[in-house]
Amino acid sequence: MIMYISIVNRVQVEITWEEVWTGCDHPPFQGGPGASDGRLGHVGFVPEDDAAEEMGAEPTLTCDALLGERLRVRSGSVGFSLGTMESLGQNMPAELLFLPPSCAGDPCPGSSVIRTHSHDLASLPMQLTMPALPGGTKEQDTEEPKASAAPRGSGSHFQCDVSALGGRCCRPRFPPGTQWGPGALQEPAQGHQWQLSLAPGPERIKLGRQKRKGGWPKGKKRKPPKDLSVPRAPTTGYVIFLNEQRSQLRAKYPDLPFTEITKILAAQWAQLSQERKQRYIYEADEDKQRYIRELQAYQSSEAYRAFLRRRAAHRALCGPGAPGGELGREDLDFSAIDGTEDGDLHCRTCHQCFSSRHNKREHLLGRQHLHNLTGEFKKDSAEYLRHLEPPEEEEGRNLHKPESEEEAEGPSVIELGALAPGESFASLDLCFWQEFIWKLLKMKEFELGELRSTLERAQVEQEALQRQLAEFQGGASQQQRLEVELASLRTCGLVLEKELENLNMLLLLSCFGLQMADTDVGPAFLAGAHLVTLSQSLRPPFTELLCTTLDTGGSSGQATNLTRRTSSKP
DNA sequence: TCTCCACCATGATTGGATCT
DNA sequence: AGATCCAATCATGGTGGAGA
Repeated sequence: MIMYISIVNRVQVEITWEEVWTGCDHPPFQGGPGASDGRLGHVGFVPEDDAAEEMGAEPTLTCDALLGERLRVRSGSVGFSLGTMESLGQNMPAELLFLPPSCAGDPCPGSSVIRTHSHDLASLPMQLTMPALPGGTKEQDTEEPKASAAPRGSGSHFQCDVSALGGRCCRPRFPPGTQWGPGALQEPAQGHQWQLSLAPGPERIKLGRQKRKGGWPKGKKRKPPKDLSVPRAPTTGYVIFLNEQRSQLRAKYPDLPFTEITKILAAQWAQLSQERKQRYIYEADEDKQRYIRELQAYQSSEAYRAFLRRRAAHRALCGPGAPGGELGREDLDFSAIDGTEDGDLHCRTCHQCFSSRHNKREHLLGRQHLHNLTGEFKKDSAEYLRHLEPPEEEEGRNLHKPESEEEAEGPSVIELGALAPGESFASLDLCFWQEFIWKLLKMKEFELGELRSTLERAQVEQEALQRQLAEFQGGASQQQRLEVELASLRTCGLVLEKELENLNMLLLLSCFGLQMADTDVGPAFLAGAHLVTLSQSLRPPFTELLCTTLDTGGSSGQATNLTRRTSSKP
């Protein structure tokens, strides 16, 4: 088995191990090679550097130099026996496990662990009392042992942390005021492990700051209602690692407090290589993709809209001071008000572009945007008033007399008129904003109604256009036929041109008085034969054109007549 | 107005403590 | 009785202040 000692910080050492203990059937620390009486076996350590090991060099590294490093500990090497301490090197770090007499095998309830660099058993701090640290806030400096390092009673994970390592210094770095009590380590009965007795009851060790009284802090407000259907936020790689390893560690050491397990796993995470971390990071990335998908679906769901309504109601009831009741930046759905979309860095109200979402968000909360927004609001209000006010209405008439329930819920002209804000918004309070947004919503509802009627009109227009399109598509088939015919005519025209060239050539030859030598069949006859063939595939206008061409070209009347006869056939 | 950096909240987990 | 906080840890993303 190879153990590893990890220096977590100046005051904390973790010992982990890999591989199964092959030297004996017992788990680590209970007995190893050289331990015949069941006591702690020989344990020592050498630096990771094999060269140093070969040279038999004693570790002389300082604590600072070892920070973040991992030391390999080999069983059977220079180490110590708990019973004799004879072979213990100077100031060797060690982890001592004390099992109660009834416990055999794995550490069980009642076991205690001392982690120390001290070699002198007599100096082991078995009991310590420490006054509460001033301040009572979260510990900031790892120079001092954390409150969680305090023993927590029987069966707890007792940590005795000493900062020095490597034989240089053995001075414990506990805060001033630390008092060391008498040791409570007792010689075990024959055949049993050493047992550590911790001071019981209220006298027990108090390390670090006073434990805060738990429970509900006075005056703390309840959180706003949460939307249960909201997708679970993505889990980080570290948390995935934590959850996975915690169950294993918990099964192995059921007595270990939750906070201790977390500390150990945090140290392991810090030591984890990038390759091994990659798996968890990949899982976290997948979870993030899942979250994005679910969030998009959620934000377009009715559940989300219902949640927004509930939250708005909660804020209206609790006011701005209530938790979640503040008109927080993150809570403002600017896209709804400003008509913007995610990733859109353009403010449509102010016609301005921004380089980041952050800057845009800041702008949306700024005075200029507010001014422009209210300007638009005034415009909208005026337009809305024009819509509401029938031309025949007399001035001074009660305009907001509701005719229907829906109308009664809508904003009145008087209200809207009074709502038009001044140039300065310094005196605006939340009531104004609530009213403002409510009116805005009402106006948007009105706009929505207008849009619906526009949509209906557009649908009617679309239907008419579709009819026209169908008619046009009917005419298209006729157009196709004509195009085919045109293509065939073009082909014929090309053939005709070719033949015409041939005829011209023949006529040219006849002009020079060339005659066929062995027969009386002359060029005119040959031209006639060509024309017969051609005219059979030509329509009347082209036939006429052909005849005319031949006549003007001085061809014989025989050929012309022949062509005319042929073409006159049905 | 924009960028940079420090700080804070949130997520997961259990069990005890305390408030509502 | 049920709800919530708190302890520990790290990664991540949002927020706020300072300065350019």
